[in-house]
Amino acid sequence: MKIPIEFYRRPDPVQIARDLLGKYLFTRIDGVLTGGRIVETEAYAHINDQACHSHLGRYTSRTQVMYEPGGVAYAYLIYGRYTLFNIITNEASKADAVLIRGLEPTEGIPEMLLRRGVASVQRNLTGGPGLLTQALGITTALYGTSLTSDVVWLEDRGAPVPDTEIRASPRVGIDYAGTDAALPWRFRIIGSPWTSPAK
DNA sequence: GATCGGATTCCCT
DNA sequence: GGGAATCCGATCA
Repeated sequence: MKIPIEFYRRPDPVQIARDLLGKYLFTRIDGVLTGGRIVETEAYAHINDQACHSHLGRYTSRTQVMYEPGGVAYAYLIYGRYTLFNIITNEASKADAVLIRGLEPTEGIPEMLLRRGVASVQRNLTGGPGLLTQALGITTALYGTSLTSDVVWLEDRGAPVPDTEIRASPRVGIDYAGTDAALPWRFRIIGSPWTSPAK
C-alpha cells in the first residue's frame, strides 16, 4: 500500500530515514512503471546540521520546496550531471529531508536497463543516488511533486527491516559540513549489493 | 555579471 | 586510487 502522508510529517528525519529502509519507491514516467526496494538512505535536518541545504533557514529557488509540508519530492542536479532524489519530511517550514541513495530493482527492469544503458542487472543499475534517479526516469521536472501522486510514490509492502540488519555510518561528500559530517545519519541494509560503494 | 564549488560517477592507471 | 566531466545555484560585486 502507498505510504500515507502522515509518515512523512513526523519530526525526526533520522527516524524516517531508518524507517524507509525496506520500503519501495516507484515512478510512472511516460506510462512505464519502474521502481524497487530502498536499501540505503541519508537524513538531513534543518537544525544543527550544516550539511543540509536548508541549514540556517536558507531559502532560495532551489531550496524553497523543502519548506513545504512533508511528503513532496526534492530533486536537484549535482555536479552538472546527476539528479538526486530526496523526500521532504516534517511539517511546513521545518525543512528536513531524506536522500535515497540505493535501490534494489524490482519493477520495470527492462526499462531501467534501457535508461541506464547497461546490458544486465548489476550494481550500477540502481546502486547509487545518481544512478537510481536515471533508472527511474527522475529528473528535476519532479521537483515538488507530491509523493501521494501517481507519478512518484512510496509503498509499504510489509517485511520491516529489523535493527540487526541496519548499519548506521557517517554521510559522505559533505566535508564542508565540519563536525556535522561525522553524524551517523547514513543508513543501509547490511549485506545488500545495491548500496553505493563504502568510502 | 563573474566566479566558485558541489548530498557523484566513470574511466584510466 | 585519482582525475575529469559538466552546469546550476550560491555568493559577491
